[in-house]
Formats: sequence, C-alpha cells, structure tokens
Amino acid sequence: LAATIHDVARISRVSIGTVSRVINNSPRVDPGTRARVLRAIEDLDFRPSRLGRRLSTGKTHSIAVVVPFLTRESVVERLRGIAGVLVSTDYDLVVFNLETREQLDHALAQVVRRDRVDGFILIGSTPSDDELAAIEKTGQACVLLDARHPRLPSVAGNDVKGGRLAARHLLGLGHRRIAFIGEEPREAFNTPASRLRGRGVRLELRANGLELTPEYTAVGEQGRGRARELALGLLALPEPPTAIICASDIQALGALEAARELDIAVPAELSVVGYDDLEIAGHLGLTTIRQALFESGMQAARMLVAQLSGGPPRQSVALIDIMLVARATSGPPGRAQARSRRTTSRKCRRAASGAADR
Amino acid sequence: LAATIHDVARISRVSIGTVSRVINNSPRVDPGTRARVLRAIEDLDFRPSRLGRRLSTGKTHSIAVVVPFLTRESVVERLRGIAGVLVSTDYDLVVFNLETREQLDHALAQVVRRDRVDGFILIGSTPSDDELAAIEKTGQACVLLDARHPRLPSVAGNDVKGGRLAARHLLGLGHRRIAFIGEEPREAFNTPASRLRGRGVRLELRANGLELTPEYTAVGEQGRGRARELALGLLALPEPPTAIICASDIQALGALEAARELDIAVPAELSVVGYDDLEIAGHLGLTTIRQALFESGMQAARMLVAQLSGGPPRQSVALIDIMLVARATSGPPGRAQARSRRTTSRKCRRAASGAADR
DNA sequence: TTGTAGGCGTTATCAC
DNA sequence: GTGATAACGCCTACAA
Repeated sequence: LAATIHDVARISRVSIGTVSRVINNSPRVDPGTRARVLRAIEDLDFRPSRLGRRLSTGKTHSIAVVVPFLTRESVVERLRGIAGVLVSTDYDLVVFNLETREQLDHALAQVVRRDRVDGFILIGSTPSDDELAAIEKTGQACVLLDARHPRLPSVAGNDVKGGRLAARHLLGLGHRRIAFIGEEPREAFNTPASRLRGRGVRLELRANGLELTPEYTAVGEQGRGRARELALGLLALPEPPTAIICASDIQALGALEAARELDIAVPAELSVVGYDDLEIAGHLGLTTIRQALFESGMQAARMLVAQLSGGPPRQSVALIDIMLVARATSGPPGRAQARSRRTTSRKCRRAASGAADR
Repeated sequence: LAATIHDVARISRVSIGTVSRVINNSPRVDPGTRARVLRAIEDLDFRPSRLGRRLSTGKTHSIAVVVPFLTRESVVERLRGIAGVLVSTDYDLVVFNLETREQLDHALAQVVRRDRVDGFILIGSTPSDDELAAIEKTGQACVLLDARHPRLPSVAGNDVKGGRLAARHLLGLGHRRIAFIGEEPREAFNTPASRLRGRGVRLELRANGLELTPEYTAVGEQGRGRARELALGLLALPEPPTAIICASDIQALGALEAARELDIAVPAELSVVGYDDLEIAGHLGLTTIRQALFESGMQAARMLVAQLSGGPPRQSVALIDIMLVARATSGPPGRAQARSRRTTSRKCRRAASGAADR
C-alpha cells in the first residue's frame, strides 16, 4: 500500500539511484530532475522505509534507555529529559525497564547488539567488566546517567557536593548531631549516588571538626518504609540526632513518618533534609537538594547523539548542577517544647496529615 | 563482526535455507542436520539479525506507546505494566512522550506507518477521525488505554463506578453537601476520565435524592495548584460543601492544601476523596479510589500482542477493577470544633506538615 | 529433507 | 548527472 522508491522512480522517469540521491540530497543531481522527483515524492506521499534504510546502512536509528525502577520519580524525570531531545532527532527511544539484576543482564545482552540499537543510555547502574567488554566490542555508543565508570562518558549530579550542601545548611543552623540515612544499592546495580552523598556529609562534618559516626549512619534498601525504620532506630539512640540527612526525598518521607510516630516536632526538635526535590517535596515543605533531573536526561541524550553522529571524545564526564532548597523541615536545633504542648500537638498533627495505612 | 546466517550455513555445511528453517523451527528438517546447525549457531553465538528479519517479514517487531504527560505517576504505572509484559515477548517498546497536542499529531503521524511499529498503545488520548482513518488504512494494531472509542479496543477503569463509589462512601458517612473537582482535558487530548468520574458522582447523588449543582462542580486544568484554587472557591461559598471528591489524587492534594490554608480541619470539618491511589495517597492517609494501574497496562499490552499475533476481534473493551480505600481524610460531617481548639490546631498542623513553598 | 533463487527497500559503487 | 547492479540479512516458494 505504501509507495516505494521504485514507484517514485517510475513516475518521475528516473532510476532508483537518482531518487535515492534526491532523498539524501546529494549535490550531484540536476535541478530539473530533482524537482521532478520531489514532485513525485509529494504526489505519492512517499517516505523512505526505515526498514530498508536500516538494513542497508546497518544502523537501527534507535537508541535504548535502560532504566532500573521506573517507579522512581527521579528516574522518570530523567527519562522525560531524554525523550525531549530524542523527539527532535529521528531516533526511536526504546525503553527497557528493570526490576532485578538478572533483568539488567538480560537487557544488556539484548541491547548490546549492533542490530538492536545504535547506542544506549544506562540510568543509575554501572556495567560489569564483562558487559563493558561486550559494549566495546560492538562499538556501540553508551552514556551513563546517574552513574560513573572510568571508561565511559557519563552525566551525574555532584553527589558529594550535594551531601556537603545539606550538611553545611544544618551546621549553619547550629546542628551538631547530624545523622545520615542512605540507600543500599539494590539488586547489585552498583549505584554510587547514595554512598557519595554520605561521603559529602562526612567531609563537611569533618571540615567542621565533627565526625559522622557509624552510629549515626543508617543504610538500608530504598523506599519509605525502610527509611522509617532506620529513622526510628536513630531517634531511639541515647543521644539522638537533631538532624537527619537522607539520600532521597522518599527516604525523607520515612524519616518524617518516624518523627510523627514518636511525637517529635519537625523542625522544632528534628530537622530533616531530603535529596532530589521531587514534586512531593514541595508539597510537604521538605528541605532538600535539588538536582536538575530533567536536564540531566537531556544532557545525556545530547552526548549520545553527538557520539553517534560524530565520534567525539568517547570520554567525558558532565556534572549536573545542584542546589539546596530550604523549606519547612529544617531549622535551628533544640527548640523542644513543653510536654503539654507536645501532647496537644500530636492530636492535631494526626488530624491534619492523617495516618498512613500500613 | 557478528555472525550471519551464511556463516552458520558454511560451518554446518548446509544452505542458508536450511539454517533459516532451523531458526524458525520448521518441522521439515532432519534431526541430524538440525543438531549440526544448532551447534554451529551455538559456536558462533549467532542470533538472527532483526534488521534482516524485519525487512523480510515486513514486521518491525516493535510497538509504540504514546504517553501524554509522562509526569503523571498514574501514567508511569501503566507504562510499567506494559513494559512488564513486553519484556517477555520480543517486541521493542518505543516510547513517545507528549506534552502538547501538536506533539500528539506529530507522534501519531510518525507512529502510524507500517515500517515504524507493528502496533501501538495510546494512553489517555483518543485519536481524531482522520487519525483513526489513517490507522485503519495501515492496518496497524491499536489499543486505547484509559480512553475509549467505539471502533477501537480499549482498557479503561470504570470511572463512572469510581465516582459512584466515592459518593456512596461520603453519603454513607452522612454527607449531604458533596462537591466535585474535575480535570479539564488538557491540550485537546479528549481524555474522558475526569468527566466520567464526575458523572458517577452525579448519578449516585441523584439516586439518593440529591443533585450535583453547577455551583458544586469545579473543573480546571490538572495539577495541584489549580485544584487548590478551585477548592478555595468551593469553600468560600455561602454554604460550603462538607466533602469534596477530586478526579485525581493530585487534585486532592490541592484541596487539602486549601483546607489547611483556610484552617479547616480534615476530616472533622471537611472530607476529601481522591482518585488513583498513588503512593503519596498512602503517605498522607488520603481516602481515594484505587485503580489497578499497573495491571491495566499489562492488560492493554496483552490485548495488543494478541491482536498482533492472531487477529482476534478487533473490538473489545476491558474494564479495570476499582475499589475505595478509606483512610484518614474522610469521616462524618459536622464535627467542627470550638474556635479555641481550632486555633491551636492550626499551629501544630503547620509544624507537622510544613507549608508548601509557593 | 534440502538447495536455489527471488524478493523485501534502501544505499553505494561502479560505469557511462 | 544518471543508470545498472551488487550488497545488506533474512524468509520462503519452488525445485530437486
């Protein structure tokens, strides 16, 4: 039903070779015939078949994005950024969502084949050495997003700096007992972000003569529930922290939940800082570190496209800007209120925010 | 670098035809040679080129998902469901994200070509008549998700029933003044969900001798901010509602925000019901209508795959199960508290939930 | 059961 | 400038 290059050739009374040259606007074609061909193309509503072109050029004209946990809003934002730049190229965006490490291996095995995609972006996971070898063998373009590898170009937030910013903010408010809740890399994805954020906190504290003790460092799997448990643990210490920095906004939600359960006022008795600045952070008034998530996706996509259509230095690392957004969950320490007020407090807090149903 | 069918043929000393038959496990091949060929395939780590296969069969082996507003968590959940079933087929999942109606047109124009994808899923938007004609012309498979069209198979939640459930819940609690906040279809996407939910509310009220007056019906563009404004309007009425049903959880957040600003206690003075049961709903204790979002995606993908590899009735409509999840934002009406308590109330509510920064 | 050959829709390399 | 013609990698009659 669809017109092919042969139809165009027939109508415009030239050979398919000439039509091909017109399509790929080669300079070596007579203006007159070009016009004739173009008109035939117009008339037949001909558009070159991607399939044929792909086979002939060996390029798939599509790129893959391998995303672990599409559940995470931060990941989705990055994906949007990628989609945003790819829409104006003619690369198809093929999505591989993963929930387990095996799926990662599987996806990489699928993706790392010249005839599947021309290149790909790995979000929040680092390939193993074997995988890297396979990638280099096929010569596919690859960009890491929210992850790093010495031999691969990448786009990542400055997580260490983010940790430092959070710590500095709290130190500036007068806090001395600052704890950190981090995320364990899930399913062996090797995500370093949480670890780096923790390191930033540690460095900043150290620069101010303090230590981030193991006692004040709680790491567990991602998600609100686990973070709540970790926070409960921290707050039950003989000398509980007056501030908690979390490696993600979601974890910060868990920390807030714990505080609510323990009837600890935020920020009067406890400051909480998150990471990412998801939409919900704005709603809850959560102090957090904002990453340019959307832009990071755009950046990664641009790097990949450039690599695909040029072959610039395979090596480059882009650091995404971050900033602290101070809201209502952080404040000066030690403003604990009298018991009577706290009791009243609890009741209405319950009424206002409701209790989570689990 | 990669092995081709010819290599396999050479190694196993048969013709490419035979190799092809082995690949597509045709019964008409000698067990002995089959074994030989299989071993060669193994040795060479040969996998048939998708490119070649595509061109030869005319199938792209990929399906597109056209998603408006990947920002919406509900949409992402659906996408996850789709990805979940496609991963075990060998269809590639190509994502088209849209933020404007022009992009929809553009995407459809791209997608509706046999050589681009074999079929596609449209989330939350209905094709125009022209577009439908184009689709039918190419004979591509198409499934609507969270939308409907008389001539297209679709998967959608029972929105009318959802609206009724929400209304019934509030009526059961004793409410008589029930308002509805809905979403205007954005960018002419023709999304009917919000309207249907409103209709459900109306029907249920009517069945109980009540009317959903225009005064109590507030519709505006999606998003928390606009919903907040609408709620402020409703609550400023001479006779304000004692309960508000929102067409989405996000809008419910806006309603809660408005209540907080006006110092109206939830659920004592105002009940709020959302729709979707997003993650945040659990966190905030929001009463809402739960849709099986993930499953709806799976269902749509299954229907599409079935259609692609069989050609069963092109017409079918799947309704997704829904249920009401009662949490902490709904309760009996008219328990307004004395002024003094309300004042105290406000303070601690602020402390607990924090104020949004805008 | 197996091999041969034509075709899928392009691009690219030749001659002319 | 333009036109044959050979790839590209696979599938599938048809023939043997």
